[in-house]
Amino acid sequence: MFSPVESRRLYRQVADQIRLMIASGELAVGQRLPAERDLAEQLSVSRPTVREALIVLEVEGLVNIRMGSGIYVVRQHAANAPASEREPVEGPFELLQARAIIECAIAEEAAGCAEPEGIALLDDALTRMSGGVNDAGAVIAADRAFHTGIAAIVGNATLIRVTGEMFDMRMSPYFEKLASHFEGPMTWRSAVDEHRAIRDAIAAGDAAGAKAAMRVHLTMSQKRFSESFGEEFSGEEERGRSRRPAKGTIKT
Amino acid sequence: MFSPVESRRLYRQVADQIRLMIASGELAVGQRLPAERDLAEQLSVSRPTVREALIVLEVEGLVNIRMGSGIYVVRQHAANAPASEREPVEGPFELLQARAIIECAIAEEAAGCAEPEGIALLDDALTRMSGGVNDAGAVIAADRAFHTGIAAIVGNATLIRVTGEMFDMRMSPYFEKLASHFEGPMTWRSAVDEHRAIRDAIAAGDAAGAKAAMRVHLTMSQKRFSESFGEEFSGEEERGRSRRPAKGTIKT
DNA sequence: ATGCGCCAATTGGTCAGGCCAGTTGACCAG
DNA sequence: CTGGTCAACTGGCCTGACCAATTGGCGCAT
Repeated sequence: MFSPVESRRLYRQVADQIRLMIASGELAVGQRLPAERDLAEQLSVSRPTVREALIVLEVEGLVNIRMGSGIYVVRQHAANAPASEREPVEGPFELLQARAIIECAIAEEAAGCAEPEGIALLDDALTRMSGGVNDAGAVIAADRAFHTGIAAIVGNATLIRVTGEMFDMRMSPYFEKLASHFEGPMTWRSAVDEHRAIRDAIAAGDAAGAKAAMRVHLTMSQKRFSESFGEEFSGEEERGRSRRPAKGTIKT
Repeated sequence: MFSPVESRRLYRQVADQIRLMIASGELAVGQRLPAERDLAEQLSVSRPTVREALIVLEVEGLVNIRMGSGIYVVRQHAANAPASEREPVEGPFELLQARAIIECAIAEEAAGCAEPEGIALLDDALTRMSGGVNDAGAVIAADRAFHTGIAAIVGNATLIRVTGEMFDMRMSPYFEKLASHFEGPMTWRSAVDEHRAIRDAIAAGDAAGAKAAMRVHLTMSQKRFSESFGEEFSGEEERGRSRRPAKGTIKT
């Protein structure tokens, strides 16, 4: 295999270099970068090239360009890379563990401020989920609605967003492949039952119960997944990552 | 009313226009765009401006620029908004509430699996934070390291990422302006003390204590913020900008 | 001494024109 | 028909310049 002579365009190299300096902290958050003209000189490139690189960083949300003032570092980390090439993402087990910890806390909180309208939201998601066990798309959408719905009960947009984002990570290419094997009408029926238990606990204002029910749900979900995972990849270590899958045991 | 004067930077206007043509299907997927020189002429702007606009679209993954060949439409829809334009609708208070719920749970979990190396991570962040109370950038970096460090103790990459992302949201332009007013050596010293309480509880394996300490920390942080928030907006409308005041009232 | 307004240095925004290098397709020799 | 060559086209990058917004300091008036 011959490698396709990578001759990266200059402005990308410059962007990478600056991005690295920001990530490493060499350019602190809030700090002003040297002027475009100075950057061009220091990097031995022309100003247009520097500008193009800076525009890339601006689009990525790393820097803030203010006319007449300067260029400022906004944050260190690209919260979302081009999404297409997003981090080698975390493994499915890590994700489920994280969801267990976070969503248990949210369910607990939601039980403390449940109102009829919020419960109605969950009920709607439940009926949609149990009603369409043969339509994978519909079930997943309803599943998502249920989980974000719990966050909605708390009435906090950030929680809703975070919950949704974590749910959506199951759509990562790697995750997706396996999902088709372990997701089926049977597992979904179990999931609906577990959802209903969560809903009932929240409706009853039972914080501890809601937390426990959510933990059961995500633990079971993890178990269902790991079973088909074992079949699929018996023996192989999860993506060759050094991270021990054992860490995935929930101890909350 | 005077016309909006359209002061947006040119390359952004050009990018928007081309993006629109792609979205509307006027430029089909796979089709080649006119040459940069032609685009410049048709849009009555210079070629560098067209180039900058095209680089924006390339970073967004809408087009593929091939040297010597041309520019091709890759897909119609921007899968994810460019982060900079990402709805920041959530208010600072909502963010702090969400962090309280989530990070309390993480701290609780961390207390259950604390190991010397993890504690060392927190200690390092603490010393860096207390050591540089006069360097805003250093303190914020250390602050971030402390919070993500707790997630690191649990050993879950997803938790680390989520914690970091929530922390970084304080860098939103709206949040930032106020931060400079309520953040100072004094408030930071308080924050360090609260951090230390969290660290001690985790080191002692006291789950309930860690949870409580984290709650205290984020509640106090919210309080400090809300005080200066009141001062700042007591009457003056910041620079005549039509900023919406805090949308999120906290209901914890 | 203090507060206000003006001005100039600095910095990003845009333009014009030019040269180089890679791509592509037509054309021609074998 | 096959292969190679070449010229037109296209993006990549540079130089140098001017415009516009910002900002900090200087000087004037109070």
